[in-house]
Order: sequence, then structure tokens, then C-alpha cells
Amino acid sequence: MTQQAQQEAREAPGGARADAILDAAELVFASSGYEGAALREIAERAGVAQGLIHYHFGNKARLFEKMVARRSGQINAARAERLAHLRAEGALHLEEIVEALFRPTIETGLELAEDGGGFARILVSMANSNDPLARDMTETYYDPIAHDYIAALQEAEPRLGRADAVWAYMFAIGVGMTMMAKTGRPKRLSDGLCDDGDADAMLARIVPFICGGVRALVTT
Amino acid sequence: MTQQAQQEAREAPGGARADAILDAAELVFASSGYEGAALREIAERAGVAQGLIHYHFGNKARLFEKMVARRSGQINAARAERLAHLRAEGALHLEEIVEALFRPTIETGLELAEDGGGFARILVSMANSNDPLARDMTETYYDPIAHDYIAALQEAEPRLGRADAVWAYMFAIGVGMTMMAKTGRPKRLSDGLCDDGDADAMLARIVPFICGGVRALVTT
DNA sequence: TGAGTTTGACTGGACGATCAGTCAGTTGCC
DNA sequence: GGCAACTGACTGATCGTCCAGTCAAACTCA
Repeated sequence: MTQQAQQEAREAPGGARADAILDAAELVFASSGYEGAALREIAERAGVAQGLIHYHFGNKARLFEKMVARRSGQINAARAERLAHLRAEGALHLEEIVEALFRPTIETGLELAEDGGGFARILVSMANSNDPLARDMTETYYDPIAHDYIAALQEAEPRLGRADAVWAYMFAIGVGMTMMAKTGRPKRLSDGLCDDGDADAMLARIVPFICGGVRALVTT
Repeated sequence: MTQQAQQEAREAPGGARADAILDAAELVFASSGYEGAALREIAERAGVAQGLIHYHFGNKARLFEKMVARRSGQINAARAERLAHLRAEGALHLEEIVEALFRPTIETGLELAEDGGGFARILVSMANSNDPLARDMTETYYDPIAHDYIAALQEAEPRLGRADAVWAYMFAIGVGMTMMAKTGRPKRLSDGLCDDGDADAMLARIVPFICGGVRALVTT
């Protein structure tokens, strides 16, 4: 974890109970959505009184934001770190960039997991929502790193225009988001051949797919 | 509209008021999500008493299902029609298949619209949810047409394996879903260059991107 | 034909449950 | 003893659901 990520984690209320609340919030928000999640259930799952949530976080919206800030801090620090590492090694390659973009989200999700892809499902609903809370949080926590990766795409494929690079990034996120929600639909559609619970197998398909798509935009 | 779509539309409670309720439900569910949507607001927007919703649809879940059934009936009938039309014309081409896959969802969304992409946003949340209601509805209303298009992908690209075809379809849906949510993020990330409200411009990028991705899976 | 009956769409207030949020009081550590 | 952490009973609002009742159109039968 980088210094920045550690700092962000400490910005939130400090105690172990506060962290337990954030862990529980992640699970409940992921499985029930923002509106559907009940603070009572979060408190119960964290083994904490209901009032403590308001003591530490004030209200539901701030709890949600702190929860997202914690995970996205970890994820985006890892993303930035991987990208910097690739740049330090020399010329950027498309496959490496895409891998660096998705791997941290997948691996971070596996820590808490339980049902798998909990936080990823929150990201999906945030990314596709248009209410002010979700939009502001996407802008705050995910737009900066997006600009980095868009620039990286253009470095790896110099003939890729700026607009195409932005589209390519959005399309890539679209593929990644939907896949990380882990709905089990690939298995259902393929009679068991495809498993969206197997992150490595899935990534082995996502990376060439996206790179092929980006290169198709270049040659158009 | 096909005969099948007309029949499905008539399966729902018949009156004009029932349709007004479904229209209002589409707007409110799209902007507030399933849990966040209030039946009172739907009734108010439809210019109807709250009780009428339960008279016609029984409960919230059944209202949601009827609303999805109506639109997805239209969309998937159009999809099937386009695919059949392509098959009748001879050999299938990848670009045409992808176009046929997305065009109906985009155009159907524009009819009611108001804020744009209302129903599409419902689809996104359904596709990425894992609660039983959403899963069952995806299975019922979208898995059959998915199998058709997966088969079409393999016809257009004979060297594409079955598992890769399923992955390709899922990736394509991922791209399409995220783009149809119309969050305004592309415009934000590109300083106005990219507009996810311009369906035609967006489709002109989505189609080559996905086709490039599919062909990359073939040659891997 | 026309009075009586039935039907079905529709209303709006009331119900119990549950929600986020509040607050006076208790605990435990420095 | 003082302060931060924490508790749990509580409030008012809002939720989905329910239901007694209205009304106009359709139907029945003398």
C-alpha cells in the first residue's frame, strides 16, 4: 500500500469498530444497493449499536462515501503504482496497460469477498447511476486515474486520437465492470464452459478482447 | 412492431391507465432504482390513485416485472427480426450483427426518453444485480435472444469457439450497457469531445471496437 | 323499454412495518 | 474527573399494502 493510500485510510474515523462498520457496509451495500441497504443490518453485521454509525459517520451518505473512498484509495493507488512501474520499464504495451487497469480491482475484491465481487458490484451501480452522489464520487475518486490511463493508451498507440482514447477507456471499463459483477450469467449461457468467478481465466479473455478493440479504433 | 410484440403488450392489464402506470414506473424506476422508487410517486406521475397500482399489478415486484416485460418484448422482437433479416440476405457479417444487437435498445429508449436512456439504465442495474428477481427476469427475457446472437457470432466467425463466443457476447453487452446508461462521463473525461447522448456517433465507435475484440479472440 | 342487478375500474384514507436519524445516559480509559 | 467511545430506546416520516366504498357501464328479465 502506498503512503497516499495509508493516509486516506486514516482520514476516516480511526478505531477498529469504525473499520468493522465499513466492512459490514461494503457487504450490505453490495448485496442490497444504496437505497435497499438498512443501517440496522450494517450495525448488526458489524456487531455494533445502530447509533455508533451516526456517531462515526454522521449519516448514510457519508458512510457510503467513506466506504467507497477506502477501497478506491487502495485500488487506484495500486493502479497508479502498476502504471508507473510499466513506464519505468520503458515503452508501454497495450496488453500491460489493460492488465494493470483491471488486476487491482479484482484482487482487492477478493480480500473481503465472502460472496465474491462485493465492492465491484458497488462500483458498477455507481458507474451507471446518474444521481448526484454517485456522479460526484466517480468524479472525485475515479476520474483522475482515468485520465492517467487514457494518456497511457495514447502513448502505447500513438495513432489513437484523443476522442478514441476516451471512448476506448470507457468501453474497457464497461467490459470490466459488467464482468466483475459476477452474476453467473456466462456459466448459464455456456452450459458451464465460462465461469465469471474465475478471475484469471476471465482476464485472459478480457485483455485480448479490449486490445483488439482499441487497435480496431486506430485503424478505422 | 411484430405480432408477437403486440400480443405481449396486450398480455398486461389492458386499459390506458395501466399503460400510464407502466410509463410512469419506467421513469421512476430508472431514476431511483427498484428500492428507491416509491409507488406513491409512480401513481402521482401517472395521474392515478395509489391503490390502482395494486389493483392492476398486485405488488411492486409484479409491476416492475410487467414494465420490463413490455419493453424487453419490443426490444427483443426487433432484435430477432433484424437477425432474421440478416440471415435471409445471406452470409452474416460481424458488424451487422453487433449493429442489430444494439440498435433496438437505443431506439426503444428514445421513444419515452425524457431524460434519455431511462429503460437502458434499468437494464444495466438488472444485468449487474444478483438478487433473485433480477436474475430470473434476465433469464426469462434476455437469455433466449442471447443464445441466438451467440450462435450468430459463431456463424459469422466460424473459427470462434463456443466459450469465446459466449465471452464475446458478454463483453459486448458490457460495453453496450455501460454506454447506454448515459452518465455524461465521456464528455467530462474528454472536455466535450465525446458525447454519450449521441447514439449514432457512439455506435460508430462501439461497433468497430467490439468487432475488433471478437476477431482478436479468434486469432488467439 | 326500463328498473334492478352485477361487474370492474378506480379512489383515498388507514394499517403495520421499517426507515434514517436523535439523544440522554453508560462505560472505560488516561 | 473528564472526555471520547459507545449504547439502545426513541421519534417522525415514509414505505408497501390493504380495503371499504364510489361510480359508470353492461347485463338481465319482466
